[in-house]
Amino acid sequence: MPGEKGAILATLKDLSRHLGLSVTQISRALNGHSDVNEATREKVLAAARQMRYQPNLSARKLATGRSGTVGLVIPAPSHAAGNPLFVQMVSGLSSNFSRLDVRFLLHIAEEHEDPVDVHRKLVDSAALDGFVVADLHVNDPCVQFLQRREIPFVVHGRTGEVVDYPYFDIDNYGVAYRLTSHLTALGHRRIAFLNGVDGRSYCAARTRGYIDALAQAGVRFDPNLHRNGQMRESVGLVETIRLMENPANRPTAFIAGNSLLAKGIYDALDALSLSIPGDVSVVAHDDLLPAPETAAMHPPLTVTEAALQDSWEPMARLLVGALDGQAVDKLQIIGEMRFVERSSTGPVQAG
Amino acid sequence: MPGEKGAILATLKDLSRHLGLSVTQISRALNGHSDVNEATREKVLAAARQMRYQPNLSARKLATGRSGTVGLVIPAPSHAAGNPLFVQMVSGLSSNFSRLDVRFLLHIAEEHEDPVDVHRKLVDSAALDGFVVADLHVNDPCVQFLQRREIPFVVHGRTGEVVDYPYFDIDNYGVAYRLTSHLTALGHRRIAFLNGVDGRSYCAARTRGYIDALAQAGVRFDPNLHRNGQMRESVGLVETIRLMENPANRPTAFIAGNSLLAKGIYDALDALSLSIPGDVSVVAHDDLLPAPETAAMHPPLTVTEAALQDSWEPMARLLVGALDGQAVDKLQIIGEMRFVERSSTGPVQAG
DNA sequence: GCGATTTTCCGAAGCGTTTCGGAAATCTGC
DNA sequence: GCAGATTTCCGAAACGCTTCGGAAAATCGC
Repeated sequence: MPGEKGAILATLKDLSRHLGLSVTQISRALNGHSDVNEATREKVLAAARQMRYQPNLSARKLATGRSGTVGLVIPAPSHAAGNPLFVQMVSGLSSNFSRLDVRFLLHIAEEHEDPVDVHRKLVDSAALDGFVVADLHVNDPCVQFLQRREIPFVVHGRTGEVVDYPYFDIDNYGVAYRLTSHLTALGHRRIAFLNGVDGRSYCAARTRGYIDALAQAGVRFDPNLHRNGQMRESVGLVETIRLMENPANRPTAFIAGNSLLAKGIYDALDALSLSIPGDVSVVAHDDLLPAPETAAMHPPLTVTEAALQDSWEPMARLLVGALDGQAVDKLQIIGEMRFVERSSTGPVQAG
Repeated sequence: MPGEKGAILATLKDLSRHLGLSVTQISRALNGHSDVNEATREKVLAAARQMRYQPNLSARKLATGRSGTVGLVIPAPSHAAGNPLFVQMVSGLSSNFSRLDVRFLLHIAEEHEDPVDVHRKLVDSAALDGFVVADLHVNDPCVQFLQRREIPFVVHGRTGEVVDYPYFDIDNYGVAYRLTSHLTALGHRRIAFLNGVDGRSYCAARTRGYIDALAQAGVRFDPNLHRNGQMRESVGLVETIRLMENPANRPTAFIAGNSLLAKGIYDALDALSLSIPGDVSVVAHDDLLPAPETAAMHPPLTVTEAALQDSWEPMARLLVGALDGQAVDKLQIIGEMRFVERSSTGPVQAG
């Protein structure tokens, strides 16, 4: 490995000396400026490759104000449960950013740290150019802070139907509306909704979709049938048991916020010896997580589906768009959602 | 929030103007140098706090050569399985580094990328000061590269018994030796070992411990009884079935590389209607993962235990030690291991 | 072949920090 | 009060990069 250990990193000055050109011109050649001769540009590029030149990002940051690094701040508790979504998100974002030649920094905030302070420190120390914000709250303080400081960011989800920042989101309102009206069309009136974590914005949007679809069918919203919680199998199981305990007001159909909740509902109904869709209909939104596969459940589950997996590429793209100063309205994407009717839904039973 | 939006970040020059001191002196006051009056130091610190001064890390990097950021490079496939260890490691490292005021950068390498190139690019672009290396191979090329370039790093595990770089490791040789000799002492001669991933250094160390302990008891090593593979429940199950299929050479005892493998062994023996420890003894090394709990298994599992959880704090500490230029021999830690005898082991059956 | 463009190049300044060498101020002991 | 030691401070340079304004060289029209 000749030259590997001693020859530290080549700088512009080295290239300049080597080629007999000014540092300025080298810089402009490398960065694709227009006022440099094609012949010399190629010479420069060749030399840069040969000398393994890598621009010093700290120096560039100092000169331009941009570090080429973005970050994601996650509060410690959220992944404590070994959340599989966490892994998927982090690796999806990391690889998509590196494909765009942007470094990705993950910061796990301690329990006691204020997330806003963490963001502040990260930008003030000139470490990060922009942020990904996930697991959005209804009035998210981090979003408010980043907006106030005019720091580029992209969110996964959004805090309302119409907002003025870049985001990638699925139509959560539409998801809930679609699933609910599928059930009302089958005659269901008592439709339980095991939604997501209270206070999250996707959850609030889905609540609105659910209520509107019910109203459309002339059904009054019954708060007792709407439950919030972690989207885990165990939660689906427990809440289903609870809801079925009350004979007076038993739901005839369930909507699950995701496939894990649906799995719990299936388990609970099985334990109660209730058949799907004979006794109870079940629908869910499916993020297409590796497991469970909703098509392979018994019976196959009727779902709206939108691959969570597909959101990381747009997320990365949107953030670099924001860094490049593109207009916000070009940086808002609503992911596609498909309704897939399978055999977990049927007309409501008489009685 | 007055002054939040307009007043961008305060610099040393701002403080200098504000206090009527030179930039030099401010810098030295903040960094705890000796040649600054206590009274003025306090004035400086107060002003810095009040103006929310945050040092510009890029500028500092340029001046000192250190960025205050370390990284971990993970090849994409390793976590694809939703590996729970991955989550634990990343969050453990991230929070421990941030506690030491060091930023932690996670880089997920693409399938096609050479891990060495990734490391090279990261240091040459002046992004990172040092690295954590995990999931170590026997002759790890990343370790070799980092050593050649004299870049600080700390590894989780080690490539041999005696090495000249910082590491945190458990005594893998000792673990295997202890478990094996516990079984030989009970009279077992045909002891199967479901080890870890082939080519990993912990795996090789355990193989040596196993072989030496066998030799000590006068037992010849039988390659057929030694299996490598992912440490997953399903692997434990499959390999156990395979090993028990051959009536001529059935093992009377099993050693599992971790608790997940042990779980698979339990399941397989149960399916084969074999009792533990009546028919077969089982021992394992337990990293004290959240699940499964080896004490709660039926029967409770005899293990060597060492909490993986406890390795991230030392890892972080060791790497900053290496960054600070501490001597390598002060930066090598072997984690404590406890032998816990429970009821999954018994004397070998006659016949 | 001469002035006017156009193309290609360069010097110098600046980003925010640290550090080297030395200067100014304060404190000794007498 | 004065030489010398000590404490406290400062100016300037440097890290590697980008960019502004202008200079040099090539090209053009005629």
